[in-house]
Amino acid sequence: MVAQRGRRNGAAAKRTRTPAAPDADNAPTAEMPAVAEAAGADPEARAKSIPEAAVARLAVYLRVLSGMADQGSTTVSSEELSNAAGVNSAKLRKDLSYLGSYGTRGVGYDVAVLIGHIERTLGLTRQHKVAVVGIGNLGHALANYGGFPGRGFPVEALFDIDPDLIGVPVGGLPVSHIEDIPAVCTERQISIGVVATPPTAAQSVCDRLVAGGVQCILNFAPVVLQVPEHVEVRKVDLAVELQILSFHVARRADSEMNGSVTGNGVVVP
Amino acid sequence: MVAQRGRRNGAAAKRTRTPAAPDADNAPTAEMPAVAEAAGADPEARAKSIPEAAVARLAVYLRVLSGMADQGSTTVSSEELSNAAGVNSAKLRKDLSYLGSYGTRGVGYDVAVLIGHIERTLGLTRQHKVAVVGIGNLGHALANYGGFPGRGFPVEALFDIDPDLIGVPVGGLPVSHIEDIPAVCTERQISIGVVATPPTAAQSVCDRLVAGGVQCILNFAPVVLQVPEHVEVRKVDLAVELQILSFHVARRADSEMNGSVTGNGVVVP
DNA sequence: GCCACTTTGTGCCTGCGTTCACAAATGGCT
DNA sequence: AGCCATTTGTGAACGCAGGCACAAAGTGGC
Repeated sequence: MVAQRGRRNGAAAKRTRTPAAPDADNAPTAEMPAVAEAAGADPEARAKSIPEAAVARLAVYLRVLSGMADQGSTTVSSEELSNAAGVNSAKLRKDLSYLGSYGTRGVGYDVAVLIGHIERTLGLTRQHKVAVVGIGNLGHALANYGGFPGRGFPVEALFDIDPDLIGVPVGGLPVSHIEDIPAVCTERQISIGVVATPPTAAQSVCDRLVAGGVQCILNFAPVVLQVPEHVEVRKVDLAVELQILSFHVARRADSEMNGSVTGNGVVVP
Repeated sequence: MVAQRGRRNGAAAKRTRTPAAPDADNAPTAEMPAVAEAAGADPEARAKSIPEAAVARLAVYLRVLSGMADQGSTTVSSEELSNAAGVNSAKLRKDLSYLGSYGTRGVGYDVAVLIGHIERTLGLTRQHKVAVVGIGNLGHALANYGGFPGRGFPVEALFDIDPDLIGVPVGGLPVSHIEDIPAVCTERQISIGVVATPPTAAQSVCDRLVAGGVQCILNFAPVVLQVPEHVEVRKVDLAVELQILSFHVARRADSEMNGSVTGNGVVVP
């Protein structure tokens, strides 16, 4: 969705810093014959070759599996799981095969075991401290999310530029000034920065997060952030999402010029 | 990413309703030789063949272009625009070519003209009324977004299940009860529904939106929504985004087992 | 009016991701 | 113990999307 791309920088460009990319474009750019390596037994090395699209789905599988575990299921077949996750069963099996063969033929997958493997692969066994920058409507919502979606992503720092907000606790955590981002992030070992500022401030905030040693950035601001190569950026852009939907509405409306009724926004002939 | 897919339903499944998919999977499934058709002059027909990935980028180009227009630029080259949007210039030209040949060789693109064409293609010339369901932290933020990101997406209905919220104005609009979704959506000609409820409520809310004639759904709840075929779903999932980032952090940490310093969360040897 | 330069538009090639379909493996039943 | 039903894991084919590189087209200078 949250889809994005680009690692290798294009032709000529002054800045070498690279942008964020929507969906695919996975890691195995070079450095090793992905498949051959994946055939090895080392699960760590295997991780490198997992396509990003598959990683995104693994996260979904994980959630579905957690739900199933809560309901007492102990095993699932690829068919069940794929249905619940909304994907093709073959794709699901291939995705799972990236992390090794942890299923039992004729039976299915052990829910608990699978959860464990996915969590390990996604790096969810460690905690990833999160900082939220920009305590506006969205930032507020994020800060209050509490514990943050699921497990392992504690929000441990908040920043804003508004003097009236500095020191005010939001969701139990006091807001610090944007100036202090590098220091605070370094000190608290923040690894993920969430940018929820207005577009104009985003790049400078991003630079400070990078200076603070943050490794990944989740960007809600409608700008393409420029970051050094070792920093990963994911972008969530509401406007883009809406516009994509808009496109589909328009497309549909066009092909139904005959005034047939499929929903609101009908073409009245 | 943020990605979603799936139209054609898998093998055997009780419910025929299909899920949402993360990124690609574009329209030209069959029914016509895409390229040949695109060569035609009809801009409406052309729209069908635009790959979804390109649509997402068009939205980005549009924003960049708007910024340029505000700064007084009248023309841009594909090189400039692609840099600003963080993509390859060839890709940009190809994307733009989906909407026709509106550039001038040797010069570039006329900013205003291009904006116009992209807006038309994305269906931004009509207004798309939006309803937000679930006025919690996130829903609140969305409702207050005011005018909603950019142009053309007025929020015209709010829903929640909490009796204390019903009737209370949020962002200038009173909250209605979830029960009334179908009636209100039909009446106000809502075309886009935003689901910002807890996961458990999401599917039932979704069903009501569909009953209300909503054509597209933007889903923030961590569930795979089941919808009839004519409804388009896009999913924005914070947990998934974070987990993808987590994966990258972990991957990086693994490949730097030597304790080299690239950021926080360093491996202390 | 011609030439050289710039920039678009696109045909072609490459590579990744998705899907199909089947062989291998396992459990249960007789 | 052997057979059948079931389900995984994956080799191979397909198709879309990305990127290169060039021909076409238009501009500005001489």
